[in-house]
Amino acid sequence: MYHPRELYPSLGTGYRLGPPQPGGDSSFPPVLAEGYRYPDLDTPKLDCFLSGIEAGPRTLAAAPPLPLLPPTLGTEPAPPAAEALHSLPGVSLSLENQELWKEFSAVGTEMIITKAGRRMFPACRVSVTGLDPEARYLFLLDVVPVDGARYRWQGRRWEPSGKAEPRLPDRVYIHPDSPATGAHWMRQPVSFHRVKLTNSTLDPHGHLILHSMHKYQPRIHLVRAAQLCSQHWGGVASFRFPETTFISVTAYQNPRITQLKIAANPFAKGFRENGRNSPSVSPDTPGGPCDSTLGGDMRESDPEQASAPQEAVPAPAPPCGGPSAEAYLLHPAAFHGAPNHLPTRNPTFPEAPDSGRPAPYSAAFLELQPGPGGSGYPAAPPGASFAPHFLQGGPFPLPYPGPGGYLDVGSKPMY
DNA sequence: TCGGCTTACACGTTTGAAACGA
DNA sequence: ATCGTTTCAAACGTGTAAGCCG
Repeated sequence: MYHPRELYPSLGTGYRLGPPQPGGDSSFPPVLAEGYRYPDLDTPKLDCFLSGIEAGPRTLAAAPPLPLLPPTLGTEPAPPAAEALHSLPGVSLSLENQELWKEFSAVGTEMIITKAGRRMFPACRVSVTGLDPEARYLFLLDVVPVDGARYRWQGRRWEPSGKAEPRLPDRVYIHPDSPATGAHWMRQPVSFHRVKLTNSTLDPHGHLILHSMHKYQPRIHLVRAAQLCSQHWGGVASFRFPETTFISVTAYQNPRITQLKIAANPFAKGFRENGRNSPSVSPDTPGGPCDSTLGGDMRESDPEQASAPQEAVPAPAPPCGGPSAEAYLLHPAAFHGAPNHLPTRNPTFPEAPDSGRPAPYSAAFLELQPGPGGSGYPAAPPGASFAPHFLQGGPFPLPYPGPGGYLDVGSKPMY
């Protein structure tokens, strides 16, 4: 395999690896966790990202303003930055196929990663509520390491077997319907079944790059912004669902996972016996949800037409101030920092196992404030000249991927 | 020798264009 | 001429198994 330090020599040894999350995995040995900390990296390396921080909005050609990060990993998160951003109060997300995820999670979810890219199954399919029907939002998905361990299948279960590989450049999958109005996103479930995972660090397609035999956690981000390249936004919210944690593999290790995949994935029907070998598993067919398949790939090359086709008249850009959506697209991790920033359950939605509906998560983990001005920022430039799929991180100005594409958010993870 | 990765393969699903009829 | 339905082939997504590699 390629070694990231050889592929990205400019990074040196500066890959910041996330520490084990408190309570995230009790099987992770504290010894490994301690050894996982880079002595020279006890404080986040922010200079490369935050050198250009300003309170006011910036143009596309300038470094985006970013909020402050927690001072030290593994400690209590810092209170929300005073110069912070909008939040998305009242917005909640629920995992539509939570039962399927739980079936896999109970066994120990594994996701195949290949050089060419492999889809996730189950896919993340969520319902969102609480959005402004008129405002426009971006839906993003990324995958972050859960801990600092490499895992090995020991015949009956997964066990840590050493330190993790250095973390690879973050990439973000942009839902192909982005940007679309709140009404569009709330109309039907939002599916990320087109996300592909790869183990190729030289992947040219922009798929999400993972190490094999590592544990990962998908995250879904909502950004209120009129356009992908909007230089201002109205807030951000991120969500993760514990049951979606998985271990990346190049070949299934646990035969029970193989059985579950075959039983639940329609593409694997050919491996079922008598056409059905596990009726207990609810299929996770991609049809129906709000999804790129509704508009086809043709829209990937034309971001102007990428907005929800159902919207006859695109909603006007909401008046919003503060940091840019662009900044979030570039450095989503920077807006969340430590795992403690991830959402907590909304107390107004107590778990109701008998309801059959997944319990929503609150978006209130980011308590942000409106930026100065609130509106009146210059209109964002037209979203022309989009790269069809992904791009490498680099100095501004940057091209932007089209909807359904991926964004390489830089080579230096924030945590 | 062994664990992990790549590749070719067969099978099924998805997708979109073409054909057809009302 | 338009619209809706059906058909069909190509593209795509699966897991498997064999072989390769370090």
